[in-house]
Amino acid sequence: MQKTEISNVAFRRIPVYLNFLKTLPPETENISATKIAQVLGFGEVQVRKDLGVLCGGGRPKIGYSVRALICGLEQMLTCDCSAVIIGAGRLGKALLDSGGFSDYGLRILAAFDFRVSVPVCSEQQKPIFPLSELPLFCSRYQPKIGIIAVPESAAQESCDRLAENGVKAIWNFSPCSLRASPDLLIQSENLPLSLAYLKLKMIRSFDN
Amino acid sequence: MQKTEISNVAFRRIPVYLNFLKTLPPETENISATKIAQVLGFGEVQVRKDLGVLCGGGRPKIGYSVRALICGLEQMLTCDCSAVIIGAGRLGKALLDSGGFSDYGLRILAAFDFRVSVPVCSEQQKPIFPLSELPLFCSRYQPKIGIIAVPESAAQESCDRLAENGVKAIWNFSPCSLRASPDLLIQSENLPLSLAYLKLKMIRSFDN
DNA sequence: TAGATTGTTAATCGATTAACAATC
DNA sequence: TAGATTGTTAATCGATTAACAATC
Repeated sequence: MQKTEISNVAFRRIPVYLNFLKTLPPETENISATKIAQVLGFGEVQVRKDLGVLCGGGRPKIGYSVRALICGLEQMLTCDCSAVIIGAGRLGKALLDSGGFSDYGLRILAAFDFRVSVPVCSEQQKPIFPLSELPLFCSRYQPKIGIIAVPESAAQESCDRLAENGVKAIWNFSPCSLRASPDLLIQSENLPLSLAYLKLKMIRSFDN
Repeated sequence: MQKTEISNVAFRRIPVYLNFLKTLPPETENISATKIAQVLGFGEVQVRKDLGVLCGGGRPKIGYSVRALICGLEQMLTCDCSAVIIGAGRLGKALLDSGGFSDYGLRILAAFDFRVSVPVCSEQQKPIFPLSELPLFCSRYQPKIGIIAVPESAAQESCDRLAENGVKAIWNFSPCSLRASPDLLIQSENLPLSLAYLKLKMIRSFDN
């Protein structure tokens, strides 16, 4: 049980483990990696490695404490953090109103859009502000994550604004690379490109 | 120039190359991997490998034909393919009306939703049908890709329906694993989880 | 020929898997 | 003790990088 870094691939297995653990009858105190691997179709050793890194070790002949596993895995996901969105188009609004983020401790506080001149509300009663109110809002609520959901032409400027206002990480839905200081974390989602990759794999599978 | 398989990571570099190539003055006939690597901040050898696999080789002392590169790269992205969406909630509608897919030869034909009882139109005048019309629509238009944008509880059933109606690949936005025949390609996007990973990386970077 | 540029072969690195040793 | 289960060490595999050989 040495490493403390969690890789992206291992991180993405966390919800799968959690899902399964929560289906166990509540009186189940312990569970073996062997069993988990069997049910989820993972390798046994991989499960042990993951669980070791993610929530500490188990005991030979007994297995892992279900309670400790659930607790440890949830801790990786649910620490609290606030975010704001730049761009209240269709995607921006969909993200703003999505219920899916709160499970992971993510609070999306508001969206900002230069086309809005007075504050308005989304369907789920979340605020959408004029872009000009970003500095004041950020100085008050200190969001750490900025989400870019604007057309490509406005992406770089949105990124600069967010960085100026103290955001530490950017989640970018614009299909372009952003230039920024190296201590600003940037993660891009190019959704159309992801679908294009699926299409390519599909076409490949026809050829075989 | 041997391999023909393109990895996911290499595939994601394609738009970056294309973007840069298109900024070149139109009279530029050739460009060296050295130059491309310099501008994009990639490794020189990586650029040569990518370009070799993706669009064929270059000529020593001359470089790669810009025209051939653009042509080859675009071919990887733009072959035509149709898709349908199950679920016309906020995310489903955002995907349906997004202009970003057409660049990659992806036509999203329609969405289907069990809450709709007669066909209606989205903001961008794309059709949204009752779910019951899926079989007829699929037999007529033969979409090859199905996009799942429904709550978790309806995801598995949506997947089954799509498979029954001849879809070959699934793009799943529901945060759950889908069970399906092994020849159905499945690619999942768990957006909240992606944001949670960014949050985790951010917290880690504070600790250092 | 000399030099710019390409492509290949070997080394590295991280994630996964296989074989094994340790523990209760 | 025997056996179930854990954790570790070595092997494999794919992507990237470094060193080098080939070409015009």
